[in-house]
Amino acid sequence: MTKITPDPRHTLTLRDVSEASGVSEMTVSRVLRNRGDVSAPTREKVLEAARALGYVPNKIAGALASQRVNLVGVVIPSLSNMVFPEVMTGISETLVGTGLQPVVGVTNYLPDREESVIYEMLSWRPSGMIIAGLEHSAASRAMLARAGIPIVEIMDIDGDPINHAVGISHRRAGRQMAEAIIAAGYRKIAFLGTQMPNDFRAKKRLEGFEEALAKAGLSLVDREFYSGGSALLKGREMTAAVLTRSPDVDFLYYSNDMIGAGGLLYCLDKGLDVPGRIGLAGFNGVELLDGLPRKLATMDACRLEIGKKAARIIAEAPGVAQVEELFPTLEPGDTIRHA
Amino acid sequence: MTKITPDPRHTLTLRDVSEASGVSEMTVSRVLRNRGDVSAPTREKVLEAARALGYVPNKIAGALASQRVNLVGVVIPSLSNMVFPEVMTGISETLVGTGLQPVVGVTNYLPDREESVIYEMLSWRPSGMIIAGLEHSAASRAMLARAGIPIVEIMDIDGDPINHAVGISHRRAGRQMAEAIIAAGYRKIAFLGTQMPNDFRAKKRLEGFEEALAKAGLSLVDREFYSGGSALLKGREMTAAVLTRSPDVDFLYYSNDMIGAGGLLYCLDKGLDVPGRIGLAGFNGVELLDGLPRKLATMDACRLEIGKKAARIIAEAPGVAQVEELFPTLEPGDTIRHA
DNA sequence: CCTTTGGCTGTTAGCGGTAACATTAGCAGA
DNA sequence: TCTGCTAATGTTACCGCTAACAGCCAAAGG
Repeated sequence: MTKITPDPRHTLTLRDVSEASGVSEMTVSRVLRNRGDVSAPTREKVLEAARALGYVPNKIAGALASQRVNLVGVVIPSLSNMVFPEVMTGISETLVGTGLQPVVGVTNYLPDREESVIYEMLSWRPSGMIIAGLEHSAASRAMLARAGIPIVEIMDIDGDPINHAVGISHRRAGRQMAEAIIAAGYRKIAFLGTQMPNDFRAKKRLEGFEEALAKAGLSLVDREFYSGGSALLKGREMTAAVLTRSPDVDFLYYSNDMIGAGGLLYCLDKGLDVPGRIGLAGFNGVELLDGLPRKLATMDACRLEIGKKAARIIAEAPGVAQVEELFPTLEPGDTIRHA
Repeated sequence: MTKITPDPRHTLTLRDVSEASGVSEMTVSRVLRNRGDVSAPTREKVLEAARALGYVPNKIAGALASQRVNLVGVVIPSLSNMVFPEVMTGISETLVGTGLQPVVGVTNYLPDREESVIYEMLSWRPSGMIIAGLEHSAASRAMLARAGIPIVEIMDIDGDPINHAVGISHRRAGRQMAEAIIAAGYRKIAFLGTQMPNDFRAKKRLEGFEEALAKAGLSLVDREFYSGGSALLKGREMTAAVLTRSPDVDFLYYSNDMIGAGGLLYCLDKGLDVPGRIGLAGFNGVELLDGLPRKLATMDACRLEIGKKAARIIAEAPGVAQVEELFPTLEPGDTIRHA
């Protein structure tokens, strides 16, 4: 038996529940958080009152009082390229059950935006931060470093982490792909990628790639960049441009699977012999590729695993900084000829 | 000239900045929020001290004191299907400059999960909520209804909104597509879609679709469902299954573009005459389609616009509930023959 | 019978800010 | 010179909750 709902305009507080159930606010608080000893009958009474009133606790007040916030900030550059959603999945899966909750911020690859997203998030005093990449503005690094919470930089490990890091070496990934391509006998190799000065990971892959080419006495015969628009379509267009400009290329290395898929569709349309006359490879290992007429060569970026490990680090809050390197596997698919 | 950084382990408060700059906490607060009159020299002194210390305000305390939270909760079923990222884009774009910030929660089409995401979000007392769909558990509806903040249900308008709604009529969308297909002369029509009991919008499209078929004296000759996995690949497999089982179908209506794209690739692989022998259509208008060898017929879901309008409603917090219906346009592409 | 113990509940004092009001100083106009 | 105003700053009282500690009472032990 609880009071009738009072003024429905007034937002409920612990006091309302406490009055409705005839115990102190503290006891209500204890019941709702399952903390401390409360007798079964009291607990029931309180829960019933809370339910009847439709009470939703105010975490703002709770967080301020307890100095604990069950939030984990996740800062990523984009949601639309299939890679970060999977990282998020890994994070969420691991966080479920820890009482922690991810909060996402998107930077669109803009350092300024990243800085303000970080600032905004830190101002909510989260329990930890997961942030893509190792390159941040000095101010961003400083904020993160002195926030006094675990910081996990993900995706990349080629650089100097603030605290923890989980990712792969993009430099090495580029190198490995180049080696595989060269081993397969391709020699006239072109690169097709995004025109994003702040996609450091793509840049590192390209660096590693060129490094390995150089070691074999080769260099890129052509390169093409794009920005914005439908990646699949851009892949087609860029491929057309390269093939027109450099008709003798025999391999196209794409900075991501989506444009690679567009390129593959284009080559097939044109009736080119893939992988005989020309080979292709992308990067990421997005599941989209499974549905293509031919399986594009790629390298998975360990996205799910990265998300899981990063979340685990936050949840366990280890004292010492740790760097976890994951090793992507090369999936040759059907677009690199067998050596 | 400001004091040297004090104990770096101690998290900074207004008091630290106030001491460092020799003014009261209140003045610091005013400076940092750009509110009230503060003389230029004082402002400078404070900003300098705050910067030097690396002070990040505690929004938890601020929110509690001011009873204002600049957060907008956004509850969506999934991030991985290309549709919600675009809605998010619309929301973010509109919110930038209003001082409001979106916070995303993902439900994976699970009502229980939705309920807990809503509860969790409301406990942070956001300024508004944007939530996909009109179907929610009774508890969810109750929580939202009595939260005392603007609630905008998006994507769909076929139902009974809690408060505001912005979206399209999926029933009508299904109907329109069916009418176009029938008008083009197709008669043996099959449906291919997701096996998600909680994807109410896909369900409504199918209902509208069948309704229009019935009006023309037709009914689906086959249907096929899937769940999980690569949508593109599933589209292929389902299409293969349907074509094997019902060799005489002349149209395939897919519940989303991704499986439609898979189906299209399959048909082209098999050398089927599209759209002569067989027509295809999807739903959403994802930009991915632009890169396909042939343009799949589809209907855009007005995703960007929905995001923008929803955000605008929250930002302007109108007194009266409003329902905004948007009207998707049918894009016949190259996979419906011209009547 | 009186203490001790431990289970249960209440009281007090903030958490770090901000609204609202109070105060001060400086200056124009009477 | 004094009043009245305004601009700039300070003071006070919370916001809604929880940590820490303080009571209280029944059962257990001596």
